[in-house]
Amino acid sequence: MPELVEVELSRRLCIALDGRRVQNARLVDPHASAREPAELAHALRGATFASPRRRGKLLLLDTDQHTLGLHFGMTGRLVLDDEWAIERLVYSSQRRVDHWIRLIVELFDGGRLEIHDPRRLARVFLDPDEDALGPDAATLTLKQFRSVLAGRGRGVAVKARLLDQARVAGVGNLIADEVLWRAGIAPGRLTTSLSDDEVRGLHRQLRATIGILLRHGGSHTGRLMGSRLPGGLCPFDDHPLSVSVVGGRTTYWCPLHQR
DNA sequence: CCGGATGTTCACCT
DNA sequence: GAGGTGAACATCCG
Repeated sequence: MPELVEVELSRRLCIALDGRRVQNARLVDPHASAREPAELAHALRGATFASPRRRGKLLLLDTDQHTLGLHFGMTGRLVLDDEWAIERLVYSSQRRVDHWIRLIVELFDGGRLEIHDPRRLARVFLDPDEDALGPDAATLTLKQFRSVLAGRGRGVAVKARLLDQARVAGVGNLIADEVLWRAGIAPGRLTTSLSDDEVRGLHRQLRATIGILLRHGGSHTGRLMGSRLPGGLCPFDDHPLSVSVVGGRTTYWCPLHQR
């Protein structure tokens, strides 16, 4: 589950983990972690979970011993006690297939935490380096946002900067397009070219959009989402959307109202 | 069959 | 050194 919104929904589900104790941790797919399965199991056995945290797209499950870091890649999903953190994940599969389970954490009370991931892009960390990530996009202040955009030289495409997890954590491709669309800013605009009003507007839309997507239940619930296909029209003014690559990702935007 | 996909990383250019 | 590009990862889906 890709972006901040899905990870936050997963975090909320994991509040139910608080106070529960690990019986065993099975890294079913060793490929999912740089750690050895035995090392992971040893670090987690007997540990008691505390309140779950999140930074950007990284879910942080603290225990009284180590912190279990979960990153879901593009298609990973969290399942706790047979409850799926998110019901629908675009670009992933809705099916449940046993061999897509990459990690199983069994609890003494009979519950279990699982990571399901068809594409094997999800990653499991032990005591991850949280500070490699920028401040979380959901709680980013205007002051922090200004420094996210700040930079020397010519500047970079504003969308590329929004996607730079080391500068601001949590914004993925869908959220980036949705926010820029709502803010009326073209994705390729250089960071150095943004006026103060535009910076303020973009910051406001970033915070507001994340709140809306959270309430609606996912990154795919934005107003632009339905038009992200060839021939799509801007839901705002019905102008044909442009499709380009910005920051290495497919980008849908309205050349009429995004300037 | 082919191309593309809510992500990250790395090699290789400019 | 900063940015950009493309490939790789592995698999599903239209």
